[in-house]
Amino acid sequence: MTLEKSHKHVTCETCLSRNKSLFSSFGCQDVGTLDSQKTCNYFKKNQPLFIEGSIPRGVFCINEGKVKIFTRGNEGKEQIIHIAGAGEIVGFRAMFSGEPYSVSSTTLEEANICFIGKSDFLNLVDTNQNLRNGIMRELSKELADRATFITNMAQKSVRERLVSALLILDDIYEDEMINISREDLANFVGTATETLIRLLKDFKEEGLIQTHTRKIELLDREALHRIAGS
Amino acid sequence: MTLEKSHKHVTCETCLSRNKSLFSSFGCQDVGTLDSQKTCNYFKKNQPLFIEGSIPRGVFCINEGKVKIFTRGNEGKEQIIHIAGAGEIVGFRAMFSGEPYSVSSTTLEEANICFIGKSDFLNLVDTNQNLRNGIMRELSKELADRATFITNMAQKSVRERLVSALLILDDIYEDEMINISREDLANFVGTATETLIRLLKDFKEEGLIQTHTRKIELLDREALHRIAGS
DNA sequence: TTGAAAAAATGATTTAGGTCATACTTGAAG
DNA sequence: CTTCAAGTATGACCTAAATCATTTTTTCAA
Repeated sequence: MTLEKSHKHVTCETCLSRNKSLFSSFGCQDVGTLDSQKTCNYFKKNQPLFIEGSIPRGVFCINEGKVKIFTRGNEGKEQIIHIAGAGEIVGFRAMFSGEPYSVSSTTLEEANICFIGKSDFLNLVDTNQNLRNGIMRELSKELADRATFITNMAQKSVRERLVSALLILDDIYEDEMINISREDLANFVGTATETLIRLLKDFKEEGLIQTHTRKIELLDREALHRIAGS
Repeated sequence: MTLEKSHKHVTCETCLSRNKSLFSSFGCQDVGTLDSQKTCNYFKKNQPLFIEGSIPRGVFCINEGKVKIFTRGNEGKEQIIHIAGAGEIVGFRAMFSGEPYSVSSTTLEEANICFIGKSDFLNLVDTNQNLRNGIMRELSKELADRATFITNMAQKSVRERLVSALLILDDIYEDEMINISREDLANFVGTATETLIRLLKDFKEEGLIQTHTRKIELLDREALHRIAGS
């Protein structure tokens, strides 16, 4: 669980996370370029990568750990839009919009994250058609995801949304158990923390999940999928 | 209001809508190519451009009229994600995702809409860097818009969301009055039609808006902006 | 012009889920 | 170990907004 010092310096050539990323199609040469341009940083839990309104300077490539992407509503309340894990590249939308960040990003746990400067990244995009197509595909898919997100917020009950969220997180946390604060989970589902806790209790009583202090274990994925309905 | 027959054949060279579109940066030559590749079609009110789940064959460029972009929730209820007007190019996200349409699109009024086939469009994107950058910028901005949309759905009251929606529509309808069915408006705001109608009544009584049968006229934009809060 | 269907409007009732108040756990720092 | 703050949990209460039922208005085709 605890990241060792050795994790602080990854080389792209051997980075397992890279295989799952937009850089997976890179040839030897591009990987070399990438490796020489990136810097690698250790992040503590709850440390910001970037903040809404600030000027984008590059992209972040997650080697290990999870980060949340969120906006703040008028009263400053967080709405989590996405939770990113190893292999995801975070913050590349802002490279193209020509505007300040429209969202913020913060680590959910300690993490090891590489950084690639804006001009280096845009250079790669300009010269590498594979990467470019991958990015456009990614942007488009994410747009579709967010349309579904909006529809879920508008039409599903909190109970259904929580189930959807748990199933999404189950994918993101892969073999580990879901490990996220109740408050963050509530801000992802779009509900009050109290309501969320009550629903988790219901789910426990219904034998759908089990909790180990803050960690959540899904017991009956079949039933959960049925409840989520989509 | 009624589209004349002459509208059925537009040439890109003289198309006023093109100036507001992603094609605005095109030089003479590209405009010529575009013009020879596009076909121009008249659409009746409530006629679909494309439907969720079907295979994308090209993009639609709105010359005149408004269209809605929407998804359907589990019970088949529409959630309108976006309303597009003259100059907007609709359906280009699906050109890059390699997947079927994730949303549907239908005209809200009679419309004149040009069509550009997938391969022609992708060719333009590959060869024209301006267009490509414009598209990436557009995709990124839309992603930001949807993050805000999600946050609004999660945190704002129906009243606030309706005000936001009216202000958005006010921009889209430019000099005309907002002209959309109560049901569509409700599906955009993400509420029940009855609730929407009651709120419009409140707004009328508060002197914020005025209705002319189905058309909505904004009287006090200042106050409306204050209510929307963002 | 008229008649039927669609859309808009209003009323009555219910409830999901938010808010506020309070208590209990847990884990990190001394 | 203790301590204390942050996080988690539970209870009581309230209201925004959904739902269902009905009426009125508008639209548009015959």
